[in-house]
Amino acid sequence: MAGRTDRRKPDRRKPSAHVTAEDVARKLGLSQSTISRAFTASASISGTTRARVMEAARALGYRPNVIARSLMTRHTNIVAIVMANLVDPFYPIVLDQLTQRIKAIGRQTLLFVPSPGQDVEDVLPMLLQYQVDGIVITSATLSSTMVRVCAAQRTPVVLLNRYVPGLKVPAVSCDNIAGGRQIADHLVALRHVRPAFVSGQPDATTNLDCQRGFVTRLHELGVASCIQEQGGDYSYEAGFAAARRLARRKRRPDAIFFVSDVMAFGGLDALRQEGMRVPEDISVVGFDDVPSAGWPCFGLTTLRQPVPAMVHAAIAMLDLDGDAPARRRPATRLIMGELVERTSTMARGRHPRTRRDQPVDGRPSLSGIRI
Amino acid sequence: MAGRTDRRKPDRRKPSAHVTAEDVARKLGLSQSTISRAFTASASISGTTRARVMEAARALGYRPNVIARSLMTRHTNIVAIVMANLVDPFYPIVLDQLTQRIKAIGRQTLLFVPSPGQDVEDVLPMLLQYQVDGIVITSATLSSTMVRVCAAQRTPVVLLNRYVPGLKVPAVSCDNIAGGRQIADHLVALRHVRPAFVSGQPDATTNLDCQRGFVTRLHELGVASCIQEQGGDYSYEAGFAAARRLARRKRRPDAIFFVSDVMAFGGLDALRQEGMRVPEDISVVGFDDVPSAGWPCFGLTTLRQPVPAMVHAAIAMLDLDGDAPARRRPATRLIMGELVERTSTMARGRHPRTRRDQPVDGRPSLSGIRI
DNA sequence: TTGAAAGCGCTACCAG
DNA sequence: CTGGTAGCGCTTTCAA
Repeated sequence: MAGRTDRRKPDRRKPSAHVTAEDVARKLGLSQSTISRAFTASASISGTTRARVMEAARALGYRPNVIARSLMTRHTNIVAIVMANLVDPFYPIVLDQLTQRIKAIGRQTLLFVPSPGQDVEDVLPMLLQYQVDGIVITSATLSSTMVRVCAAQRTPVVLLNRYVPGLKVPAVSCDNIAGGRQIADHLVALRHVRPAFVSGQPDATTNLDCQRGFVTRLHELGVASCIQEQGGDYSYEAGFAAARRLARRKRRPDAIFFVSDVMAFGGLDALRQEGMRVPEDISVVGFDDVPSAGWPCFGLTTLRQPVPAMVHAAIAMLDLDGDAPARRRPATRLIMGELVERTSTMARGRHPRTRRDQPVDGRPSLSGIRI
Repeated sequence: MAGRTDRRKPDRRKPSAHVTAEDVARKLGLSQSTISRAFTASASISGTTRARVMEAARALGYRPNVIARSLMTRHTNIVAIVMANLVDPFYPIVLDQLTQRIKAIGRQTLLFVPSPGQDVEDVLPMLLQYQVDGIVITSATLSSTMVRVCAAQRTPVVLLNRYVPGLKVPAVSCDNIAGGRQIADHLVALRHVRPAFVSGQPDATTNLDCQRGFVTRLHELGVASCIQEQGGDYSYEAGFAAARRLARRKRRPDAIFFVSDVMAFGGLDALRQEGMRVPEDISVVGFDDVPSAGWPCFGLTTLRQPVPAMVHAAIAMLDLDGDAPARRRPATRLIMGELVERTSTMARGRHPRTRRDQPVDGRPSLSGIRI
């Protein structure tokens, strides 16, 4: 008997005090069906009966078993979120709002955090097994195969903060091209002539679009060249390293646009360490507008991602309550961001033309910093 | 017919292509039980049969329905996390590690984020309905009533980063008293004589313990007085405001211990704004050691919470695989943190006695900062 | 409005 | 090792 290892396992099957609808029925001399109906809003049952049932249920500590219910109804009231980058402060904010929104539509959140090496695709079958009502995937794409699998299962999926140009998979993202353009406008208005762009993950649409919008708008405005610097990922360290490389060039840029705020934070530190003052010697712009971007120590000018709208749109696209117009459900929805000007950018040249030329409104500059 | 509003609902019952074990059985001329066994690791089934089943399953796109399985086995392989403070960077880190650990033990994560006003207690019944295998509650306490309810359901619960002194509910936390003491030691070793303590939420055990450890150790070391300043919550803004109040006192403190890193960041900015240099004029210490504490712009000396150990211990206390010694499972487990010295603290007085007296090893001081 | 009965898709037990 | 047979606790027709 010592040989059996899984001895305690059967013990784990909670053998205990859970009351079923049957128990309530017995106590009340009703049928089990009636108990069920009492807990179904749309069921036809007399008010008094329902009240009696509810009363008895409370007394007995009865709660419908959602698992059993799901087996019948074929939906779990659970929405799955796939989110990899929990360490970047941008994502917890998205997650927070997503969970709140999901709760608002009466669902629960199943969170899946892929391991570093793990492909998002691999986890979908598992999620599908859980019969989730919908899946929100952040910052990852989807192959046409998986799209088909989800479709077959009738499980709606939506991509958040990324999209797949070719595929018809629903996606919501900030309008990164427009964002890049807005930043180009801002920098050119501030008379910068040697801007640099620091990318994150090289292949992400997010990145590419920001860059495209930024560079093309720069061209349109007559700024021919833009220094392109690879970040590698979206981390503080990557931003730090990229900024240092930029600062050590023979011809330094007079402005840097980092594709994420956290990278910009790293950049800020690196630039100061290299003896450059921000914004006097160089302007710095980020992307996302995480809360800390507004802290005085950063004062980062950045493009605010419209997270509330994005989250709202994403959940809406899941169409969990079946009341969507269906016809005009665009495959991918881009939402405009908003430039937030702070103290990390100021105009070049000696003819002050904008209100950002010097630190104003008591908001001090970051220049003294010598890190 | 226009009167019926829930017309489309039945339509949502995915009427589609999901293959069941029965389908696979039919195709293979086997019994449905055998299909089930093929997917049960511990079941007795021949290797060849299992292989055939797996092959056919793949071909048909069959995956066991975990809902149906859960109905039988009475567990869902889901661990619920209740986490309110997603915006404080400390919690995403905890969440990240929790999910990884939960995945490592073969479970999924159901995330519940209570709304601002919502009581944690209120959500437990819902979680219980979902038949989760266990519940991890971060930064919130539990009433004895709920503890009893969970116990009745045989659903293990563990508190993370908080504990209930009276109750016998399993809890894991950083040893905050010891943490407070370590910081007192550090500050006194650096010859500070007018330390201040800035609290977060006034009633949290976390807080109280830090404070207790800090103040009593200070006393032991001969520092009689410690300025106590209320933060109110754990935010940057709260830290900022508290630090400003402290800086505007007639007799300023020569060191401030903020009960969270984010508060300390706010404090750093406030102090600089008030014209104080850190660490030359005043030392600043935080608590948590979030990643950004190590960034040059903060260089925050702080007490590192042993998150990996805490997470590991918490999940272990859930005892999800039933192989715990059971006898020596302490109701509450405190894990020692570790002081991380950076550039926000330095010794007072003119007799350099410790290596922190002046900025060393090329790590520059933060003094130049004038925010 | 209510009760009886038939499953949802699976696991678990019992024979063989 | 495999096939039959009971359910898990609920929702949902179908009659009454």
